[in-house]
Amino acid sequence: MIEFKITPGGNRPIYQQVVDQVRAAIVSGELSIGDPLPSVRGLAQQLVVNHNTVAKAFAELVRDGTLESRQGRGVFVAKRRNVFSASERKRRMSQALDVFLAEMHALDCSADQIQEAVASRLDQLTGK
Amino acid sequence: MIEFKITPGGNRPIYQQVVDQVRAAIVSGELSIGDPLPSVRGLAQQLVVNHNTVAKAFAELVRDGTLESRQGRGVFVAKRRNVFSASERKRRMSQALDVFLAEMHALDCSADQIQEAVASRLDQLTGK
Amino acid sequence: MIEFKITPGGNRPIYQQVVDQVRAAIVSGELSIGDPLPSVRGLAQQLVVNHNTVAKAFAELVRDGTLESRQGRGVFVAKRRNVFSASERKRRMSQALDVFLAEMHALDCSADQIQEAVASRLDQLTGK
Amino acid sequence: MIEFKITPGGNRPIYQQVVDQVRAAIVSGELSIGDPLPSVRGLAQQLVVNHNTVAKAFAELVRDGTLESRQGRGVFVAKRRNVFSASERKRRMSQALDVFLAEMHALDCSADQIQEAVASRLDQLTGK
DNA sequence: GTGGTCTAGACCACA
DNA sequence: GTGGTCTAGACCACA
Repeated sequence: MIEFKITPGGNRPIYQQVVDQVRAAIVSGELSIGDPLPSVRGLAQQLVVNHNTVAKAFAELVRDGTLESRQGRGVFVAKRRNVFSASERKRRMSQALDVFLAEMHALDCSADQIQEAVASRLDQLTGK
Repeated sequence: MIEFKITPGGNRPIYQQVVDQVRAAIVSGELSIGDPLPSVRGLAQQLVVNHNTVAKAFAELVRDGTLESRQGRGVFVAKRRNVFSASERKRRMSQALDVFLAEMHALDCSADQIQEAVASRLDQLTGK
Repeated sequence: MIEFKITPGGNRPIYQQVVDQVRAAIVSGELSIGDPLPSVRGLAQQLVVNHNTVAKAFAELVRDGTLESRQGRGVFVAKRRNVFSASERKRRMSQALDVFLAEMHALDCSADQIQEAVASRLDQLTGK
Repeated sequence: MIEFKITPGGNRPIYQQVVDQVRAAIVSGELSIGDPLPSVRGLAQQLVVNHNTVAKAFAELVRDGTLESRQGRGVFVAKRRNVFSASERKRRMSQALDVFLAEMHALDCSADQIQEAVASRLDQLTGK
């Protein structure tokens, strides 16, 4: 079962943190197609957040095709399907990359430091 | 002169998009230390946004040490200086990293694809 | 609850006066870590200023690490942390000092009077 | 003759920096009653600023009674006279003090550090 | 209910 | 001409 961890003080909205973690868990293989997610109310209780917040996170993931909700049974990891056209995906990747690199540069990170930081964070996520 | 471009419908606030683009222009070398930025009102008119929105973006960049405002003269690219403590810098790096990875995950990128994308974009920038 | 008071005609901007008073309330112990601040719109109404003005003050305090904003819940006094580098801290200290001394000089205070005033106010605060 | 020094990049308006320095020079004894100031145009040229800026600084000091302008002869340090009532002066001193202490506290300065900083800056000014 | 963003438009300070 | 502040008011995101 995924371990969710929430930082309420941070800038990132709580529901977004949940979304992020579900996606990261899928990328890392911690969650596979067909796996069940914790119940909205159970997870809300565990994280000590409003259950609307968890519901919103799951709704977003259902909407974008990452999860699927089976009536009365719960929420599950859905089969992969492409949401964006190849060119749209490329455009979004490129934009995310530029914003990220500009921010890291503003924080005075060298190219090496940036690659190192990405690699180590990815290892942390997938190696878990 | 930098070419600014805004996507008003996006989920990234307009003023943030301006911040991103100023930083990106500095990374790419399009803007160098001492260079003037377009006037707040001029840029606002060009982007068809309110001048306050541009002012907010510039103010944020002044605060984080990227730009400096000279009274009655305009806004300029500041000399690089370290504004943040090591711990704050780490905090911001980690935040930028998490947002970036979440975005890439949402676009179905594997860890390898992410690292490859970062590396290739960095090569492109430093090789320029 | 803190009592805010604004002088709209003064040469110090309203939002700065709010910033000053939040900081002063923290120095005096009137506000402690974790305490909630009055709501942006509530405080704006009480001070008879626009809510944007209060929001701007709070945003500045969030940026410098004094406050933290929790999405949908309100604004709170943050845990103390070092946001600025040693050099930036020195810069800001020196700036604050110069403004203060200029103001005291304008009020015809001698060096002795200034030091005496600082010492006595500090005693008052720490002895409290 | 006073040595003026201007920091154009700083937040403090240039004309204010001139005002500050004249006042500091008077407090430190570097300038005494009846002493002449440099000519507006000469000083402007030396500082590489617009002469309106210097004129504005001198005008403010004349207005508040610090300097006096003698037609066709130049600007001189005026005899001391009280501009504010005692209670008004006290109120302004107290407010400047509170703003200063709150800022220094926000920068994580202890009472000792604050007193030390004030003392050393005053020594620097008067000991010159 | 809470803060965040944005607009249109005014007025001010500075050079 | 340049940026900075402020208002009135709208609309959105989050919990």
